[in-house]
Amino acid sequence: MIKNSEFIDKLRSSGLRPTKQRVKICEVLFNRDKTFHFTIHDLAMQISKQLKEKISLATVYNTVHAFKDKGYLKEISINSDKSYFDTNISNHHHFFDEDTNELIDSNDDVIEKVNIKKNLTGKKINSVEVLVKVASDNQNQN
Amino acid sequence: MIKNSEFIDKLRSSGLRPTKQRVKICEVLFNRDKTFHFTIHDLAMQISKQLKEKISLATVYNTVHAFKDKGYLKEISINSDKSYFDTNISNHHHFFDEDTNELIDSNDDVIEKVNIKKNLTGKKINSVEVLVKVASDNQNQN
DNA sequence: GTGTGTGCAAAAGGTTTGCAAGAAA
DNA sequence: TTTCTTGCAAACCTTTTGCACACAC
Repeated sequence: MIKNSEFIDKLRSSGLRPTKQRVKICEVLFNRDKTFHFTIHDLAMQISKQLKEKISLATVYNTVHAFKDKGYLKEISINSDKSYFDTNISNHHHFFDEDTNELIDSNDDVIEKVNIKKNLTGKKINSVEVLVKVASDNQNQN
Repeated sequence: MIKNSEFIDKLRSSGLRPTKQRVKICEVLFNRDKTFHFTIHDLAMQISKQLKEKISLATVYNTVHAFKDKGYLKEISINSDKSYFDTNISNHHHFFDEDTNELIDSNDDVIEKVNIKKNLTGKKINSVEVLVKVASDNQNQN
């Protein structure tokens, strides 16, 4: 259980004012045992459930993007329906279960490190993402 | 240069009526030397440029999705801004240039085959996608 | 007090849908 | 003539923006 004072310090140290809303969003996002994969909509729902208090959607968007820019969250490309975010900011890959729309973290034990032999000239690699899409064995997929 | 009669056969054989619009979209998509990466918006623009004739946006959406379902196109996950499609339906990976928003095909010579050591139980792997995001070396990235 | 952040509603951008008219079988 | 397809506009959903008010410093 992380204390709110820690969130406040963290926010302040990265130049974000520790507002009530931002601290609450920290609580929802980071007071967890497991990695949290979410869409903005998911997060807004969790907030209103856990906190019985509404934070404006615009603020949730602002905050999530601020957290992403500061490196507290990672954005994941799955499809173009919505943006998915991940509280696990370490280098890792994902399984995406197309039956349940569930995103599952993976690590080097399961998906081997990807070897990029050649890069485009004059460019630096910002990220390497592996996404493994899976579905039930006995079901049609498109 | 692929003949229109081939497109007509292809469409018919997959249960799609070879309408004027679908054949024209085939021409724009598949009469190319190189793989074509596009968004629906790109495609609509190309159509109106190449054909001097407008096909309704709804029809372009319908057709692209029909072609994807039939396996003539692949959808690529880059970000949630828009959907990207690829006329290269073989197994391959991508570089995404964040400076230019350009998508570049890659192959096993450049990005090594990814080894998935363990899969989720009861699931089959539908796809393995590697996306390498790059940007200029001398530029800020978020 | 000054500057930043919040909240609301409105706008924007991409995508889907409903339905009448048109084309293919 | 029956069924599928098109085209238009409206609807939809996620995300962004403008602006007045509130809060952090």
